[in-house]
Amino acid sequence: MHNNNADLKNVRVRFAPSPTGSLHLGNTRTAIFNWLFARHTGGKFILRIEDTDKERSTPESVNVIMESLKWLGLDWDEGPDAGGDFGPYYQMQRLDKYKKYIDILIKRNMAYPCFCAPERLAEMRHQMQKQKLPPRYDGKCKNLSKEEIECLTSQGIKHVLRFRVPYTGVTEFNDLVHGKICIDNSVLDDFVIVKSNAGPTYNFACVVDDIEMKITHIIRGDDHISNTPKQIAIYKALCCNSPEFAHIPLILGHDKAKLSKRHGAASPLEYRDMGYLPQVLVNFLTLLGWAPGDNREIMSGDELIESFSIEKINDRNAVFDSQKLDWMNGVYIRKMPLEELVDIALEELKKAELIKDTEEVDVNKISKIVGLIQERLKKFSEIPQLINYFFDKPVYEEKPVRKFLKKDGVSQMLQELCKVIEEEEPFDIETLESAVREFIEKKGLKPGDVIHPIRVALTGRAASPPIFDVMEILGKQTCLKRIRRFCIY
RNA sequence: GGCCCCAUCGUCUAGUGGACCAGGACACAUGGUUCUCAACCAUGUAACAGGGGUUCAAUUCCCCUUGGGGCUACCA
Repeated sequence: MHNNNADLKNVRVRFAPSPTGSLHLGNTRTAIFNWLFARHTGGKFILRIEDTDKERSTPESVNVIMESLKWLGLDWDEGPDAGGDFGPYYQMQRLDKYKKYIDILIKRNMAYPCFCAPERLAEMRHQMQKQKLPPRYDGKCKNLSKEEIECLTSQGIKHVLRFRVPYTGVTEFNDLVHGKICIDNSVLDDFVIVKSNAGPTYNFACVVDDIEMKITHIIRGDDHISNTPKQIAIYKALCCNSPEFAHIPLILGHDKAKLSKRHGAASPLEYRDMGYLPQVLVNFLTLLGWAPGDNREIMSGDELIESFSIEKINDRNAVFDSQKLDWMNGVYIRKMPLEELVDIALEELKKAELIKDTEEVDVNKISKIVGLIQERLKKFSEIPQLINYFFDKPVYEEKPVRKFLKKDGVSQMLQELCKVIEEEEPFDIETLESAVREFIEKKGLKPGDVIHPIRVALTGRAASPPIFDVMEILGKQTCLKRIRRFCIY
């Protein structure tokens, strides 16, 4: 029945999102696991668009999904815009293929038309739940005669096609993550395989495509476990081997519910826009439900590919922890070549209108500034806010101003300090620091008594990179101007 | 309600009967460094859900309870 688990020679896995919105982190990780598995085994990673939901599927969503995967570096070997021998890769373009299998099922009496109205079905389910019974189709149309079918059809009553599931016995399969899973067939439902609009449903189209596309391993979320027996039943009815199944745990939000759009920013593209690195997202998401087993956490794509295996996927749901994501992004940023970070910073600064598009930028100066905040960064979107005082007048925060500048004697002290600063030449870190420290000593003050007020005067806030570095970049005139503002109290 | 999956620090995890008074990471706390913040270093707080078995020995195997999650559509 099953393929040989050990046979990893011709692995073919697919990521099959439905284009009904943007990708969220749960789907994204499913894509990552499939991709890692394909790359680890030297197999093929296939992208298939499951657009059978006509009402909700949109081309925009397809674009977002593809853009997300591309940004993350998850390249597919077959799929829309990549081609392949098993296309088309949009389900709505594969209707003729489904037709072929539907005919087989009808011929074998494994499928039957059902004319029941949705209202009746809803009521039926409701009643069954009330009676503490598993909700399943009651079989009203199960044994309609040819004449009855013709009669109902001629009246123009819409119908769906239901699959005749086995009502006895047990469906058992070996899940690569969970081990043996058994489901009693008595809880299975004669589910719909063709809708009244003649479109295939997920559980049917998915099986047909996986057969036709020669998929060897289905790696998907835990939430599909309950679909699996139904799909296995179709494989059986079609006399086809089922692929291996690996149901990976779900990613949960902080409320411990399955991650969904409700949990705020959820799509990879949104993370991109917030200033996260794609490698970080891949690294972090892979670690949600999988671990190499040797305490490594920061891992490159190649290392992940090298170490990845389905056996090491764990079977517990994981809560998404954005704090740890931030930490990891910070680690990657610190390791990043400065020039690369400067390019990103330039973009952020333009976005924040701290520098103009047309402006000739002093890259040397910018890279000095960016160098000062590299180790302080968690995500790129923080850049403008962190260094705005280099480009604009500082925004003075009330608290530090009160604490460090509006204190007795401070303005007097700053006035004297300005005289010292004024004479400094060259205006660089070393000269500045020794002069200011000499000043501090001469006045019998503590370093903080002078440095804190300078910081607030120059940056507007209580925390900044080392102040002499800041002063050097700001230049003498700007420093004097900003400090003198506080000499008149 | 029915069925399924799961159960180690707050969070992500290591652990597959003895090497575990349970290891790593994030977060948190304290100290060091220091002009602040960050980074870095050191230290610390913190977990095997509960109850039964099996075994010479259970975090590890089995059962029950409890708890959490998922599915229960002419969505995927």
